[in-house]
Parts: sequence; C-alpha cells; structure tokens
Amino acid sequence: MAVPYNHREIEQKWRKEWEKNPVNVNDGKKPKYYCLDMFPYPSGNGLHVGHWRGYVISDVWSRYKMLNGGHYIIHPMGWDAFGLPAENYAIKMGVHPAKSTAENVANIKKQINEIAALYDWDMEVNTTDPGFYKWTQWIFVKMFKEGLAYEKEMPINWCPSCKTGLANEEVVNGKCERCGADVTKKNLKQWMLRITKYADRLLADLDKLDWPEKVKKMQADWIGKSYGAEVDFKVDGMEEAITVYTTRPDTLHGATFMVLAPEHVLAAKLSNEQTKEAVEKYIYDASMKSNVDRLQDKEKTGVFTGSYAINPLNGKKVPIWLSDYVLADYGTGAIMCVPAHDDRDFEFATKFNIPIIQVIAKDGKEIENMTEAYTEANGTMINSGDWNGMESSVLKKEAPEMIEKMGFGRKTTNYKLRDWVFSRQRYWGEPIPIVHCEKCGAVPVPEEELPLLLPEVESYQPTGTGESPLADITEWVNTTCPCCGAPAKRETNTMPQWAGSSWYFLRYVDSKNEKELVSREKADKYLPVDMYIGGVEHAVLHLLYSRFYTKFLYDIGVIDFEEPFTKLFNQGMITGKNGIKMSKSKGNVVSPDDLVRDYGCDSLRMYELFVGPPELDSEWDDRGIDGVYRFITRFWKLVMDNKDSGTEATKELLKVRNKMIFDISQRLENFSLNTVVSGFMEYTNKLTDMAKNGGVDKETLKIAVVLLAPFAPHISEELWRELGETDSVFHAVWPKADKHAMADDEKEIAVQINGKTKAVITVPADIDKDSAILAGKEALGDKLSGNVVKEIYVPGRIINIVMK
RNA sequence: GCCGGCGUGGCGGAACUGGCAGACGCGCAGGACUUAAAAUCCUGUGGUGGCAACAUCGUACCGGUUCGAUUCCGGUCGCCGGCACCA
Repeated sequence: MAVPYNHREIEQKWRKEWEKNPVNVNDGKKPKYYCLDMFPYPSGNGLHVGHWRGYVISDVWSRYKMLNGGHYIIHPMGWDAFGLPAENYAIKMGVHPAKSTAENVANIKKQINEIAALYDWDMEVNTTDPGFYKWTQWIFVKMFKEGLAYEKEMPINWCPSCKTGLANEEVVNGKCERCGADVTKKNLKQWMLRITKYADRLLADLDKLDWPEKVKKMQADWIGKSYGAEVDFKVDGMEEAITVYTTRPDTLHGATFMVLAPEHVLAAKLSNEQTKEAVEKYIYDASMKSNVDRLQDKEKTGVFTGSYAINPLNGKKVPIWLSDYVLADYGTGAIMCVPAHDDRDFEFATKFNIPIIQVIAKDGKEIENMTEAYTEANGTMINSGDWNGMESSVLKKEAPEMIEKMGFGRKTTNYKLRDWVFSRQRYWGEPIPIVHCEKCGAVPVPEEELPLLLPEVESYQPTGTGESPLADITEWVNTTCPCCGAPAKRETNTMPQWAGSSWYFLRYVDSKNEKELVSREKADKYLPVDMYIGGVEHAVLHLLYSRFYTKFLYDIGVIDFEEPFTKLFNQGMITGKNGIKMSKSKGNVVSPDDLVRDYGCDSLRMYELFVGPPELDSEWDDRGIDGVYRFITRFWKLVMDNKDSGTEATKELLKVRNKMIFDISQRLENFSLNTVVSGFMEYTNKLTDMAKNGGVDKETLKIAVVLLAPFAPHISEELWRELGETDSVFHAVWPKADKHAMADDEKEIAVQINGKTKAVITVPADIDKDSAILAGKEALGDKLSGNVVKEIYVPGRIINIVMK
C-alpha cells in the first residue's frame, strides 16, 4: 500500500532539518549570486497572498541559481521600519512606534518563515536600528561635506494630512503619494539633496541595466533631459535682462511676448503705476494656489506687467506678462512665447489678443486664419529675416550655436529632475545630524559621535506647524557647536523613509560591521545585487534614489560599482475580486496562513505562480489551488509508485525526460513561471500515463524531482531521499537537456488546402519536401481537386497546397 | 493631451521567430467506486448546424499584406499604468 502524501508531516520534518543543516552555505569557493527582495515595512496587517508571490518568485529564482551554477545564494531580508506608515500605525494604535514596529517585525517574520525561503537571518537589517542608521546619517554627513546636502528656504510640497514636506517624487497628480490628500505649498527651510548633479549619469547609465524597458523609460522621462538654448532679452528702459530657456530657438523671430512665472525675481519689479496693483494681486493669488488648483485650472490666466523686452534677434519690442503656467523651478522661470508654434502660447495669445506671427511654413504656405498652433519643426522658415528659406528641423539644431556666436545666448540642456526635498517634519525617522550654530552656521555632527540617537519623546504626534516634534525636547535640541563650542541648536527635522532604503542592500553583506558601512573586501566580493525583485510602484522613487546613493558612495570610494541592481524584475500585484487592491478596509484580504495549513507550503508556492504571468497583476481565487494540490499529490504518487520498479530507460522515456528538462529550464530562464507549473502538470500526466503502460525509470524520476525542487522544496527533498539519495536535493546539479535524445523520429504535420487544415499525417522527421508533399496529397484524396498553384512545406509543421 | 502596455471559451490563462487557436488548470456535465457522501479515477466541455463523420464561424472592431495572421501594417473602440502647462 502506497504511503499517502501528508504535507504537514513532510514540511515540518524538512523545515527542522534545514534549520539544523542549512543547504545554502558559503564555502568561500562557490560563485555568489545576490538575489534581493524589496524589503517590507513591518505593517500591522501582516502578509497577504500578494506579498507572498514576490517572495516565492525570488526564492524560486534563488534556489534555481543554487542548483544551476552551484551558487552561494545571498538572499537576505530586513525591515524598512522608519517612516510614515509605521508612525501613523503607532499613532492609531496609541503605542510608541518602536514598540509596534518590534511587534510587527516579529509577526511578519513568523509569516515569512512559512514560505520556506532561503533567507539568511544572520544578515537581517532594520533601518531603525541605531547600528544601521548610524550609517544612514554618516552618508548624509558625507554628502554635506561634498556639497550635495544643502539648506534652502523655498515653497515645498506640503501634505496637510501627513503634516510634512514631500519630495517631488512623492506628489502624484497633485496628491500625496501616501495618503492621497491634496498637496499644498509651504515656505519652509528644508534640507535638500543635490540629486540633479547626478542627472546625466543617472540617465546615461540606464543603458547598462538589464531592467524592464518600461522602468528605464519612466526613469528617463522623470529625469527629462532636453536640449535647447538660453536667450537673453533686455528689458526696455531697464538695466535688467531676462534669460529664457527654449528648445525651439529656430522660432525666435516668432516670439511676440514673454511670460515670467509669478515667483520670478523680477516679477514685481517690472510693474508700473498702472499695473502695480494687478501684478501684486496676481503674484499673491498664485502663491496661495495648491498644486491641485494649479493643475485643475483649464483656462490660462495672466497679467501684463507694463514692461517690454527687446527680441535680441530682430530688435522688436515684446510685452512681458506673468502667468502661472510658467513654472518657477524649471529652466529659468521665464519663457519666450511663440504663439504660432506652441499650443500653450497660442491659447494665451488668443485670450489676450497678442499678435501671432507664423515663422515656419506648413506645406510650403502661410496658414490663413490660424485656429491652432503648428507645432512641428518641419517646414521652411518665413518671416524670419536672415533665416528665411532655411529648414526648421535643421535650424532647430544649429540655432543654439548661432545664438551663442551672436552673443545673446548659449547652448544649454535642461532637466525635469529637481533636487530632493529631504527633511520631514515627523518624529519616526533618522535625526538629521546637523547642529546650527550662530557663528559657524550648519555644522555636521562629528562622524565619531554617530549615531545621533532619536530621543525618546512624550508626544511624537506631528505638530503641523512645519516643525518636527523633536523641536519640543529642549534638552536634546540645545547643544554646543562641534566647531566652536558655543551654544547651538540641533536640527530637528528627520529624514524621509527613503534614506534607509536607498542603501540597505549594501549593508546586508556586512550587517554587523561597526567600523564601516560595509567593508571594501566584502563589497567587492558580494556586491552588487544580481537580481532585484519587487513591485513596479518603486520605478522612480526608491530605484532612482538607490542609484543616486550608489553613485555617490562610488564617488567617495566606499564601493567600486556604480549601479546597485544589475537585473530587475517587477512582479505584478495580486488583487482581490474585480482587480480591487487587497486592503483591510475593503475586507478582501486573503491570508496565506489558512492555505498553508490546508494545502501546505509547497502547494501554495506553486499556486502563487500558477495564477498568472508573474509580471502581470492577477486576481486571486482560492478555488484554483485545488488543481495544484491535486498535481502535487499525483506527482507524489508517480514517484512513490515507481521508485522501485526497476524499469529501464527506453528511448521514449529518454525523449520525454530530455524534453521535460528543456521545457522547464527554458521557461524558467524566461521567467515564465506560470507555464513552468503547467509544464510540470503536463509531464507528470504524461509520465503517469507511461508508468501505467510499461513503467518509468528511476533516473527520470530523480530528474523530475530536481527540476521541481526550487518550486516545491519540501516534497522534492522528501522524494529525493525516497529515491535513495542521502544528501540534500539542493546539492544536486541542474540537469542539461540532451537535444539529440529529445529529437522526434516522427512528426505530426497538418495538411492544409489554402491555409485550412484538412488532414493530419505522421511522417518521418527528416522527410524531404517532395515526399512530404506527396504524402500530404495522398492524405487529402478527393479533396484535392482543381489546379495546384503552389505547394508549401514547413519542415515538421505544415504542408499547404494552394489551389485555384 | 502625450508616452507605454493590454484586449483570446463560463473563469485564470497557453501558443517559440507568421505555421493545426484554446496547452495546463478551475468550473460545469456525465460515468466508475461507495448503502450514501467526500476523496479519487475515467470521459466530455468555444459558438452554430448535424445522430454522426463532418461543415461552418471564431483571438475587441474595421480594413490591408501573405499560400497562411492571436502574431506584421493602417484605422476605430475599450481597459490598465506612467507623465501631465517641462517652454
């Protein structure tokens, strides 16, 4: 009587055994493979089946790399525990974030262990651990010393609900990325990181990365490099000149007005007695508008300053306006307006009756009654003095240098990327290690005094005033200047959640080092990350920041590589019914715990993959797991019933065996994990069938078990031992397909008339065209009537007879 | 508005590089086993017509290229994601 499959017993048994004798050991000789998950923030809700999927994918990949290539796998896990979600949770529950974080970590760790992944908990990091954030602060100090961290008073994105400033990347459609509240502007003195200094490198190095094209494009668009020229316009009757940035210097003759952002330094100065009141009101109103209001304004608004500028190319006077459709922090905050060839300028000019001069001919002609701007850089220049007759597409490229030679401008590039607002007015984050001294200004805390500990505080609730709760702790705030010793005050803002997550992957490989962020020796040996797996929601935020940090640490010699993540895989989200995101408030969260209990870890792992292509979102449906469980049970029976049969490997068995190796390996390499699972089902069905009709040899069973091991580790380990092995299945070698053995002697091919299949015949695989067609025609019989026009034979696939 | 991606049975999905559309699984229907049920096993399962062999239509929609199109090209519609006055 065969032993029935008992997942509970088997899984417990091997879990214990692997804990005692880990299968993933660094012997110093094996090549390393670093497979990383995006580390979670320890939410109080625990894991749902969606989190599971990402971790299953990375574990399957890790175990595959261990078997195929004999790698030592670096597969760590840690906690992104600082930041708003953790703090908000703590406030809601009325406990200190340190306490709730510790509890949540313990709970989630327990759940993660149910996945039976290869995580090496010796490497564990936690961003809130002083031994970790010491180095988060150290990086900040280094950046400060290199001039990359600076303070600036400016209107920043302010989330009135989170009560903190936000980086540009954290504002989505004018709303807070975290809570969805409308983001407003607030004037605050902020710490900024000069990420823009790295814009060119961040853009150029995208080429080196084996990342999804979509993510690379999103980053490139976010960096937003453009080429053009700066042109200086003198203000008529004033000393000042206004510099504009344009990507269309070819249209300079068509510039009939200028617009400055209301925040432009000259905005107020340009008004005269008649316009003063209106100008000041416009500037004031603009400052009161939130991001959302500004985005929602459909119609352009603006005010004429009363001043004129001189178009340097033709000496014409053009009026200077103010309008909030010009952004203060892009380019120079001022633009030249060519209404004939720009949609926004056209709209503005039409509304305020400003002349429109066409300078590029459309279809060789000037447009009569222009109703919309002609925005193509395609046509002959007209109304453009010396430039008449030139091709606009050519002039567009040449104009910046021509302008430079004429002495009123220069060739320039511009970026959409802005410097990173790095201060948060919240409690639960790394204190920014800076002391403000009246005499010495901002002075960094000496490196040997790091970590600067986050002090205990009575109330960690956000104040909402633009000050951090830390500001209330006078005994902490008041200190002495590290530079001159005079009384001084500590910086009270904290760092954003991204600070720790921008570099945590470096720390894993040397997580207990007290002297260095990471030893150079270990960094050289174990870094960078070979495969990074996580959700696409971090396509710009976290991934861009991490690349920036890595480049900085490279520049100061901490590490010797410039890109942190060689390969990236974005897994899709698991949603509830109808594609609704799983959340506690929607009540559609599926917990993996019950499924593990009822079906076992192995079945759940495989079902997580079977629900759909790993890169796409999938709706969760519990019912499907039965199919995977049935497969596992069938596989168990197949091996148990045939392990001692003594069947010899026939040619047919060798063929199936090698095809199985080939198919599974190829699908795995392509990350088509859902079809790997269906492949296992197919081959199991096939082998079960063969077992009934003659038997299956032991070697084929062994190979099937090795192939299955990354997916269903427990049952594979158990069956591996049942097949007589004494060492772990994870120390086996991934089999290679013998192409010769898997070749078919005969092929089934379809016989078509005019592309429609009329018969299927079996022919020798190496049949020549003439014989194949002859055989095909024979099979068609009387269906073959009329004139044969053409005969097509695709070897091994199809015969098509074209008739009239 | 701009830039990506997608659209295949009742459902999740498969189809390498243009070559038998619907693998695999869920669900459903019928059968075997059982006193009965569960579990398991077997059979069937895109639509329409037909007892059947078979015929015919069918990969969002319209058209094109091709001996042959889910796949390539042009257009339309719908859904999802990113960006959004970036001069």
